[in-house]
Amino acid sequence: MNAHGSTPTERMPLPRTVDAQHVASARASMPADSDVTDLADVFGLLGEPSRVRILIALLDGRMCVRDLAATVQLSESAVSHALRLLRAHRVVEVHRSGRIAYYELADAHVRVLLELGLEHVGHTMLLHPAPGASTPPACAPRTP
Amino acid sequence: MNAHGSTPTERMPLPRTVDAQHVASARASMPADSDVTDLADVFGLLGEPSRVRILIALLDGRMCVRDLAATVQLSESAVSHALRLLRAHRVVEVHRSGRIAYYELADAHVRVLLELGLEHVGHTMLLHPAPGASTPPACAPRTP
DNA sequence: AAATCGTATGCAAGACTGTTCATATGTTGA
DNA sequence: TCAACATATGAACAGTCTTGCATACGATTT
Repeated sequence: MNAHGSTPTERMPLPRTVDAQHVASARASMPADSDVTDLADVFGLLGEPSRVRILIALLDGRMCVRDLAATVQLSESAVSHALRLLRAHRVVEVHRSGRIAYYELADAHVRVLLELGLEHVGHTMLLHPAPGASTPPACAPRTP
Repeated sequence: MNAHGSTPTERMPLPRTVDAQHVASARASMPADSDVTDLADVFGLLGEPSRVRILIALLDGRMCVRDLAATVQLSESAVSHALRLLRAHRVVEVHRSGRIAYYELADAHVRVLLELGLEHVGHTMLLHPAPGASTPPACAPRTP
C-alpha cells in the first residue's frame, strides 16, 4: 500500500531508492495488476515447446486435434489440454464439423509474436507466410 | 520416423491422421527442437507477472536492482533472481558503475513483444515510447 | 582496516504446470 | 440401438519454477 508516503511526521523506515524520481515515474506508468497478469498469461502460453509447436503447425492453416497430435508428436489428450488453454485465452478458436474439431489461430498477433520471437532468438525466419495474409515474401525454405 | 509409411505389405498399425498430407507438410516445416525450445524459453521469460513488471519498468530506461525492487514491489533478492534469468537469455544487460548495477533492455525486440502482447490482450498501448527510439508518439498518459 | 552498502547466490519450500491414465460426451455408421 | 470414433475432461503424479532466508562478494566510505 504505502511506501514513499506523505506523512513527514513519521520517519520513513526505508527511503530505500537510489533514483526516487525514476522509481516514482516508473511506478506511475506501471499497468494495472490485471493487465500485467493478462499479458503474462498470453506470453506464458507461448512459453512452452508443445504449445509453440501446436501454434507453428497452425500457421499452415487449420487442423484437427488428431492431426495436430501427429504433427507435434504428442498424445491427443495432451494436445486437447493444450488447446483448451489456448482457446481460453482466445489464441486459437474451434470450428466443429461433425465429430472432428478444427482449430485455427484466432488473430494475427500470434503470428507476429512467433516471428518476432524467432527473430530475437537469432533464427532468421523459418516460418511460412500467413495463408493469404499481409506478410511480405521474406522467407526462404529451410535447408535440411 | 515412420508414420503414413510406404510398405503396403505390413499393415500400418496407425494411419491415425485425417489429412495425412497436411500433417506431412506441417511436420516438414516444423523448426528444429532447439529452435522451438529457444523460442519457448524467450516467451517463458515474459510469461510471469514479476518479470513482465521488471521489463515494463525498464522501458523507461535503465535502472538499478534496488530501484527495480521498489518499482515492482518485490524483494531485491527476487528481483536479482529474475534479472539473472533475463540476463542469461540476453533479454537484459548489465552495466556496473561502482557498487550498483544498472540493468537495461538488451534489444528492441522485447519492447515490440510487450507492445504486441498488450495489444492482443486488448489494452491499447499503455506503454511509453522508447527513450529516443523510433516509436511514433501514440501513447497517452494513464488516467488513475 | 572496519563497517556499510548494493548485489549475487545456494538452498529449501511452496506453488504451479504439463503429461498420462481413465472416463465421459457427442457424433457417425452398421 | 449398438459399436466405433473424435474429442473433452478429471484426477494424480512429476517436474519445474519463484520466492524468502541466510550468506557471500566486491566496492565505497569513515
